Amino acid sequence: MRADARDNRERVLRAARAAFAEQGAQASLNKIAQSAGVGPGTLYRHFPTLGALLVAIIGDDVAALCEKGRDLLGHPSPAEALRTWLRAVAEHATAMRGLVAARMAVPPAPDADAALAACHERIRATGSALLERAQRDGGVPGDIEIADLLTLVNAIAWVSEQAPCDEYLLDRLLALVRGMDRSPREEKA
Amino acid sequence: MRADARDNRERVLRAARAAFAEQGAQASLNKIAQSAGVGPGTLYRHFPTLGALLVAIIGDDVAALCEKGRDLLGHPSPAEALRTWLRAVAEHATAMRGLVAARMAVPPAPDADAALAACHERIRATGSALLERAQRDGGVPGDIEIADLLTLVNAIAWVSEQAPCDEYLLDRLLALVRGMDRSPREEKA
DNA sequence: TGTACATCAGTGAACGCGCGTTCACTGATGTAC
DNA sequence: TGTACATCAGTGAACGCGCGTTCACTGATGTAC
Repeated sequence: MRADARDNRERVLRAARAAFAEQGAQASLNKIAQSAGVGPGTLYRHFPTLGALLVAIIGDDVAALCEKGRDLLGHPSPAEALRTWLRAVAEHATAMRGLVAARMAVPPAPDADAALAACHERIRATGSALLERAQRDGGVPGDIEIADLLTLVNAIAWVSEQAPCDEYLLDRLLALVRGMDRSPREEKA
Repeated sequence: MRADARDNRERVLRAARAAFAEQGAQASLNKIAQSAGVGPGTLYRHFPTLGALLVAIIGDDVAALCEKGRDLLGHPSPAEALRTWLRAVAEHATAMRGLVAARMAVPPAPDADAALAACHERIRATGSALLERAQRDGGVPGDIEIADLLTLVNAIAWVSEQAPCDEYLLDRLLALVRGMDRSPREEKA
């Protein structure tokens, strides 16, 4: 890829991040291009659809979350590790006015963007490892499935964005999830 | 109100219900007016804003939910009564592509529509009675607050709409909420 | 009951707006010699 | 190293679209006598 092309691509991504963070799905592609200092045609050359732009943004965050998840597999308390990681997932999902949560909440349709599906699968695999470890340890109920748990965490992230002035809402709602509160076993300890 | 005016108002409401059910927030007011068989001006005369239209639609459902809640106060199992009512709330909130969930999920801002705030308060009061009864009975943990519980139920309703093909998702997610699963006390019984 | 009239709801063409998207043209880049 | 040139990225005015909204006019309704 030509050097100026890569430059422009990255300036578009930065501008898009800022625009989505501020306005969510209402952000206009023309304005993103303008604030990146490129013409709309340039934006389209790099990202033919809104989805492609979003997935490019999400991709980096997903990599970071997966790395964090791998690190947490070494945490002494498996249940605590799972909680910490899911909270990080939730925080990431609130980053863009619920836009990320909406894309990542449920498994993508079969005809959806392959890159989005890959993001989803990487998160699922990381979460699965953390959940199974916590379940083997007994700190989290065994009937919980990772896909549902992630969907619920994204739902909570989305709704937290609806009331941005209540900064503790996210944590209070996470604590309402089975296995995410301090479990009985730990309370006794 | 003039007879023809009331007629038109109700036809607009019916058309809006159908349009929101099908397309959610993307529904166009012009098209709603058209499918109701009135001019756009007529729609605006009755409902100056999209919010006014939505609240008029929601209002009837809220009344029905509150009545159902009152009935459930006589249910022999307080915890079961709460679960049943919250499921009804969730089902109502999924009715219009997450549009209702988005409006009802969090307490309205102080400067919001008074009618919307009234809907919110009526739901909160009904839920509060059911929750407190279940907590006194011991079937539901005492640290749960009705506002958070309703917010969470709306979040779950919203996310269920994102995957309309998974018809059991709503129930699986509700079962992940503390106090919404069959509680330990009941399992022993 | 019949009629005249004031009131107010309904009409719908038209407006301005901002959006996503295109495409003929320009110009920068990197390569081959 | 220097230069000529093919490639391909960038430009941005312009397009069509559908939206929310308005408003001068029409006409139905219900009332007062």
